[in-house]
Amino acid sequence: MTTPLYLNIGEQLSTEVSRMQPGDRLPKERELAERFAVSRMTVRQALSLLADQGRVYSVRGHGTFVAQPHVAKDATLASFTEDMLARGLVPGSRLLGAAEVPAPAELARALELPEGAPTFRIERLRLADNVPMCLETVHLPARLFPQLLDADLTSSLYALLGTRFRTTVVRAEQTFSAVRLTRRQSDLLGVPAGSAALVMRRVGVDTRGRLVEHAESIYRNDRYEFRLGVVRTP
Amino acid sequence: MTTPLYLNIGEQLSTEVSRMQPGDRLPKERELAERFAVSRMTVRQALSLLADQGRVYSVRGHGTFVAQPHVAKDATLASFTEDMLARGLVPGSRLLGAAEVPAPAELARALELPEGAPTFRIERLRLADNVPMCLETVHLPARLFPQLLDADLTSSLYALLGTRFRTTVVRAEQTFSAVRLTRRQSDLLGVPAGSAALVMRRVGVDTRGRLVEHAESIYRNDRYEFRLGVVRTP
DNA sequence: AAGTGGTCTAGACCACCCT
DNA sequence: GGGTGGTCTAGACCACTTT
Repeated sequence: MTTPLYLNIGEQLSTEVSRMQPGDRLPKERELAERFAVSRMTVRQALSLLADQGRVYSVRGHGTFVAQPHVAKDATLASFTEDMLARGLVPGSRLLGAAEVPAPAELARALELPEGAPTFRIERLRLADNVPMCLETVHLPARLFPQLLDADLTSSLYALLGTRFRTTVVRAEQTFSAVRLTRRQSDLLGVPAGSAALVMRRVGVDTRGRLVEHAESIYRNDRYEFRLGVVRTP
Repeated sequence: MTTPLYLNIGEQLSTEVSRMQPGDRLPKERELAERFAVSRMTVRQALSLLADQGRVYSVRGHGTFVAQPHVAKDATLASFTEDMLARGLVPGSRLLGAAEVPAPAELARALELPEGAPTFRIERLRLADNVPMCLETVHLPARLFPQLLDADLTSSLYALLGTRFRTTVVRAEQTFSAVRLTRRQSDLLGVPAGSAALVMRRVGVDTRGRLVEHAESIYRNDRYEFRLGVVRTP
């Protein structure tokens, strides 16, 4: 038994379902069990694969049916560079400032550092197709990334962390809120003063579970919205 | 058998797990089966509830363990009512308006309806601990929910759809952006005119894959932020 | 009343991890 | 080799929907 039966049956049902119309009824579970020469429990395991993907749904006492097709991608962690490429835009960067600064209280709490611990602060104007898209301020613990500021900071920071420090941000906690732009911010972004903007804050965690990055990104509201597919867990 | 055994057992295991430490090992499946006086398959069904929530994980040939808390689970679909309860706040509602209206172009596109198709439009001021939290405008296809407007619209709409129309929103596509509030909006929310606010738009899909709901929620920026754990998919 | 999916049993063997 | 979770069987009854 190298590959489980229910996976094989699930695949066969999958191609079968893809040739059917939304709303069509699938054969009864007892019929499928007979056809594949397995027990009904195994058929149900295969069907639950499709149900979990939202391809089919069951109605008690009625049958199992092909669902309307949908597209709901889960949110996946992406750098600005990756996000823009996925949207078909050319990412760019203008470095506004880079310095070593002591961690202020709120940042220290977010990264679980002692207050005042040395961090690198990198502020960049991020561009998409050469037009300002967001204003990004990243803080990283200085101890983890020696000589970081000597590198080229105008391209992807995530790529730099990977190649030079062998560190990958594998998960993150993000929050979204809104803000009214200050005069400086609206000038940099090229939007009217006092505009509303979307703020994303992110704390990134690497494979070892270390908090390696705090980022605050202020997005132009007229060029960006954040998309997210969500599912209900019962 | 009013409520399935595995749900009961799942709840008992849930409280048990909440009192354990991450990494702790759960009793063996065969032990749990004996303790609850059920078959092992039923125990596995209960455990899979917790595994789906990311609360526990299993290692073949080793055991089942308590997972690290908050380890980047994607956001789960929640109604306003559920969201507030999860944040420890008491949800409430003030009905601002409910009517049958023809779908405007943008809404029709989002719900894949013909333009001008009849929809129910429900506008509510949502409260948390009796203080305004967000301004919510929901549209639903009238054809799917006959006589919806006769019901009590001040409590959870999701609960109403479940009990009265046997429909559950199981997936949704959400977008987040920012907006400056109009005078009417800021008055209703009780914040200064011209404040920035977080806007969430959602298209909800039921088990059959039907688009059943379009919601636009405008959240007070001083009381709400949206949190999201994301993981990097390799 | 008949038929469907939902739950449950009491076993069995397999694949993998440990010592 | 012994123990764990993963898969699978051949039934059974229950809850619900439709005829």
